[in-house]
Amino acid sequence: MLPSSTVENYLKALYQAQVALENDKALVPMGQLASAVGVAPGTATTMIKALAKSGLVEYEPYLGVRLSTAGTALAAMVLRRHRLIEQFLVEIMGMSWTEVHEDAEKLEHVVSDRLIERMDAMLGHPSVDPHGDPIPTPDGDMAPHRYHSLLTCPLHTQVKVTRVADQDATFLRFLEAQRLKPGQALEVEARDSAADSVQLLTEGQRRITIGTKAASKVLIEVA
Amino acid sequence: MLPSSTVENYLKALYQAQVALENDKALVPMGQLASAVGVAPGTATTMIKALAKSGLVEYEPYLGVRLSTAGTALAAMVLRRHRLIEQFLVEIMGMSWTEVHEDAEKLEHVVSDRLIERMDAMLGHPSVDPHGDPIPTPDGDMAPHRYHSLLTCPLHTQVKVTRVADQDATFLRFLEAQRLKPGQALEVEARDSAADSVQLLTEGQRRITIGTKAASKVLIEVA
DNA sequence: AGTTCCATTTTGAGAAATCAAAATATAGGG
DNA sequence: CCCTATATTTTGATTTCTCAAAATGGAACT
Ligand SMILES: [Mn+2]
Ligand SMILES: [Mn+2]
Ligand SMILES: [Mn+2]
Ligand SMILES: [Mn+2]
Repeated sequence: MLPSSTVENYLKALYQAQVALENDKALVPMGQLASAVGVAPGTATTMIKALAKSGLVEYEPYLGVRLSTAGTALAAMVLRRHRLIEQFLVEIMGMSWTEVHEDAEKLEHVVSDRLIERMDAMLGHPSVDPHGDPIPTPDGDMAPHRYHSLLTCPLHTQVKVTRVADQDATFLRFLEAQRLKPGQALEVEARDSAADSVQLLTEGQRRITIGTKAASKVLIEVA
Repeated sequence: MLPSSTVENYLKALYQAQVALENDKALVPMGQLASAVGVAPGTATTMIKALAKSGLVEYEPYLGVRLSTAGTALAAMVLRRHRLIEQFLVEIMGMSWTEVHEDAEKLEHVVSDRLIERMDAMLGHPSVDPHGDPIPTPDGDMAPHRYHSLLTCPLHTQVKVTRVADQDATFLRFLEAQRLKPGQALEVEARDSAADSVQLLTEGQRRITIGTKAASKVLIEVA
């Protein structure tokens, strides 16, 4: 039985929640899963019970759910497809990194292995997508990077944007306009917890201030 | 309401059946539609009654069904996507014309307008796909070509393969091996109705014999 | 007109995915 | 230990799509 798009979406959401939880054995609460997938809580419960029966997840009533080995492998392939497609759309098709997510969200469920490996080859086997998200390898491994964000990195130090943890097109366009897309260099000048803000000095000596919520979504590495 | 993949498949099958019938007002029998879509006859009846209610087809019980103006426009867009995708997979992705149909069959339901128009531009607005099938324009027009086949064309005359009316990968690979893919030149040497066969002289002076059923699926134009 | 054949429609049922709202469990605070 | 807030599960229903098999319509042939 090959998984439906719906099943693939549940597995992918679970995979991403588990990566965020950082703990391999941790359970993802049903409410969080439901809102990640965009369904009512009861819908998620029903679906997860079915996935547990087919061995893709381990379900502990009232506690939460985690991927099985089989489920993890499947989810990694969905994520691999999603991110390779995004990279393809930007690099080969010339689309903007701010708008490829929605297309990839659909295409990830229908591209054949043949086609996805063709894309991978054309792109030279990239390790990250246009948002800096790591691309799982064909055997499902994914580099478990440990990032700083503009909220946690040292002040007055040259850093480089390497990843953006939000797919919202409006937010991505904002970052692009402010010279904050992956690859660009900058320094954090100051943080003001009362004002809930972070002051930056971007490439080209432009000084800007953004909120801490936004700052936490811009992941960086020290140069 | 945007149409589901299922609805798109029914409309596309109907469109292609009507093009084959050559008559704009003709009705496609339910049995033929059902087998084109690959469902049981009763399933097609149920679906068509729903499509009639939403105005996409005109249904005459016991006689058959035809596309409405709205249905025709929608079907033409599905076919446009299918054929542009096939051309893209061959020209840009370097895949074989013998294997792109299955991928296109899935992708045609999920590619965005943005993406399909990007493909169209990259390909230089092609008028036919890798099998010689005409690509409807963005406003739904499709050149209504009148073809000869290897079964109906004059003998001892230089002709050129322009279109293949079958998507079966095995058949397409056969044509490729025999130098009978679109663009290649040849002559029909003789036809033998008793033997149910057609004798050809292909490019490079190779002499081969094929059955009439196969010959009728190779469409040509006189050079 | 009667019979037979084939295509089509109807019927009854089921799988997959969903929701709203009611019921229940768990965890914390008093 | 009770009560309450919150998360989760259960229930009952709906939508979309499908099938097998029974019923029916239409055409054609004696
Ligand atoms: Mn994405
Ligand atoms: Mn991404
Ligand atoms: Mn095709
Ligand atoms: Mn084609």
